Amino acid sequence: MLSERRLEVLRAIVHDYVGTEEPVGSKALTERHSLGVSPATVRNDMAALEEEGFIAQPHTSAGRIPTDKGYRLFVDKLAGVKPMTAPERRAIQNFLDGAVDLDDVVGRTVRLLAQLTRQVAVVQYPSLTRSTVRHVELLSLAPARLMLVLITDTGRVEQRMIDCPAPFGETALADLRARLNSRVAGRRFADVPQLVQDLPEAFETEDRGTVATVLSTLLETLVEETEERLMIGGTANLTRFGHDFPLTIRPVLEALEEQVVLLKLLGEVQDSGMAVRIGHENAHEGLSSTSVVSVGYGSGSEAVAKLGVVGPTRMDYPGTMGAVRAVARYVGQILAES
Amino acid sequence: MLSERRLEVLRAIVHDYVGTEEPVGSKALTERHSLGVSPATVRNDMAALEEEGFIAQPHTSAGRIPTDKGYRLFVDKLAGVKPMTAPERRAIQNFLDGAVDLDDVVGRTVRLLAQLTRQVAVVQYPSLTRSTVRHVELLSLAPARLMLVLITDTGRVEQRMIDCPAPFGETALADLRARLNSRVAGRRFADVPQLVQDLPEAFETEDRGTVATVLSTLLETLVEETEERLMIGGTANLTRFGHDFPLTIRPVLEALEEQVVLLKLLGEVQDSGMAVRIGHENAHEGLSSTSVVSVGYGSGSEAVAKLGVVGPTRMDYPGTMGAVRAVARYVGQILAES
DNA sequence: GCTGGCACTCACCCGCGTTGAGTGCCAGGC
DNA sequence: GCCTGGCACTCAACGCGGGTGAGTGCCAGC
Repeated sequence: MLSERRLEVLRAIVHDYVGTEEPVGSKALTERHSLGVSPATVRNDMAALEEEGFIAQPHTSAGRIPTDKGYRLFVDKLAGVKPMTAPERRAIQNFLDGAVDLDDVVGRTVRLLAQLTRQVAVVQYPSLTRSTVRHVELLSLAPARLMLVLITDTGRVEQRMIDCPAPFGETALADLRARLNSRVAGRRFADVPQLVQDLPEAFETEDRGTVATVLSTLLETLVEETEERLMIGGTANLTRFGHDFPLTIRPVLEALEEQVVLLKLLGEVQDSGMAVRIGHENAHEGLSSTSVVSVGYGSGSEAVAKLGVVGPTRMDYPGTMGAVRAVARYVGQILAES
Repeated sequence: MLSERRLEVLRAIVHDYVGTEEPVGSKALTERHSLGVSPATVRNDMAALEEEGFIAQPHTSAGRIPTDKGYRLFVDKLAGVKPMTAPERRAIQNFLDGAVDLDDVVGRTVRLLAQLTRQVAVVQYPSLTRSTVRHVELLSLAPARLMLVLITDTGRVEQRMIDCPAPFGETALADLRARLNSRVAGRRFADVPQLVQDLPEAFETEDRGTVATVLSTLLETLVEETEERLMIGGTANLTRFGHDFPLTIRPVLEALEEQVVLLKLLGEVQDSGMAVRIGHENAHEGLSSTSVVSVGYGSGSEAVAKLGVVGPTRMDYPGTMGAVRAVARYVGQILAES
């Protein structure tokens, strides 16, 4: 096991490297941190840390930089989450409070996260799977053409066109609308299928085909929209990434454009806790020199979606985690209020 | 005025520079293009072109590169629009045909444009200003709380919460809904204000407050949503921008995140024609080394929104213009069909 | 187990001469 | 009058070589 001091040395290395972006050597370390020992001793500790794979040298006779494994240890054991200061918290709240609708909430959240962490921010729209139905509306656009509008408690609206197998009267439509809403309003999406299962039976034979079509469109919408939308921002922060640009930045930009990849990234978060994926821990190859800090957020006690940031493995973990957690908390509040 | 041959020299310079990204000299020019004259003559022509400000040298004793003014002349006089090949056109159509809803259409268009031009693509959602109302729906969520849903002929849906000044009965609601729709359905957004102006008068005194609130919310939505949404993609292509990365790419990424800036960029397009803004012609400072090629598209003969690409001033103008025009045409078709 | 000392390594910087693409100018030819 | 070949000049880019300094590993001594 590593002695207390060696852990302290690792912490110091991570701290300095994150600040300077340059390999840190034994002498500089002892000068900036009062470790109480000489550079020679630190050198021995470094050799041990390197042996265990927590740090590495870019080339002989250079300082050390933390490895992914080193960052992992740092995040797990050595660093806490740095809470936001009171003024910062007020600023967050003020900024988010001005939002007028769901798009605006998500948009502001992305900008806020990007600004606070100076990294790339990713925010998932509140999920349909976990939310409840606020209202289902059916509109008749033409004799055999309906529009289905679905409104969720998170303020999201989805619409679908429906071509009916047979003309559908206004009376039947009003009836269907009323029955649908009385069954599903306020219920969770996951529960909807069985709640509407026997609905066609209540209608005349000639209308059953249309009712069934409407229901299957509704259920389809639930499934399809489980692939969530998301918003990203702060990509300009990628330019502060490192020195060897094109090679580093390109795969990251590419990965960021693939929704699927991003959703997977966020998706690995546990329900409540915060997740930090460091370097190669990310499945996607292009993100092997980035870390992802993500967390769930929601209007109630349960998470309805996730948000997070993507940055270089060399990032300020405590600060980033603090910002991500704080933003998630306030977004949750905003959603609960509206 | 510039002689025919000098224009030919400029065309050759633009062509070669776009291909190689390196300043082009007199000797190389005569070798690659059969101009029928010697390098010395070309040098004289180059001196003249430089005198007029169409080309410049990065430093003494280097080749020439086109200036913004040079590109402008090239685009206006020397280059046509390169039409897509038949297989390309088929590919475009196939790719766009698979779209299931509006978001999907826009998303596919962005990806397609980015891929075809290998540049950053920007697509504006079909505008509300020019579209017509398909349907307005009012839902009662609570005794004094309504939801307004607006559906456009381009398939876009906007919703707003409304807190009523007084409780509003179901009968009055149905009445308002019917009257609203009979007046505005199928009409252009711009015409809506005067069409609903006298609507409160048809209601009982105690309901007029609510009706007025609903109407003002509706009109507000029209105005607010004139700031359109847009989607961008292909930012990874920025990495092929040039050599001196961070400085070039950063302001571009920043500009791309500001919707307002982008909308202005696209906004300057004339209704039907294609617009090319080169380098400093773009008002935004960060985009002074980029060119924007944009064009309007729409479901009918009229443009309802714009799309375009942002790339380095050193871009293949004929090819880019061809791709942009072709994509706009097919998107218009798709929208018209749905 | 910590420390100071010492030899060694190696990226980085700076100065220097070479190379070669490119230019401007000029005198001569069509 | 315009084009051409020739010539001297410029200057970024490249490669080379030595000096510098931060950093390392090892070892003997406290």
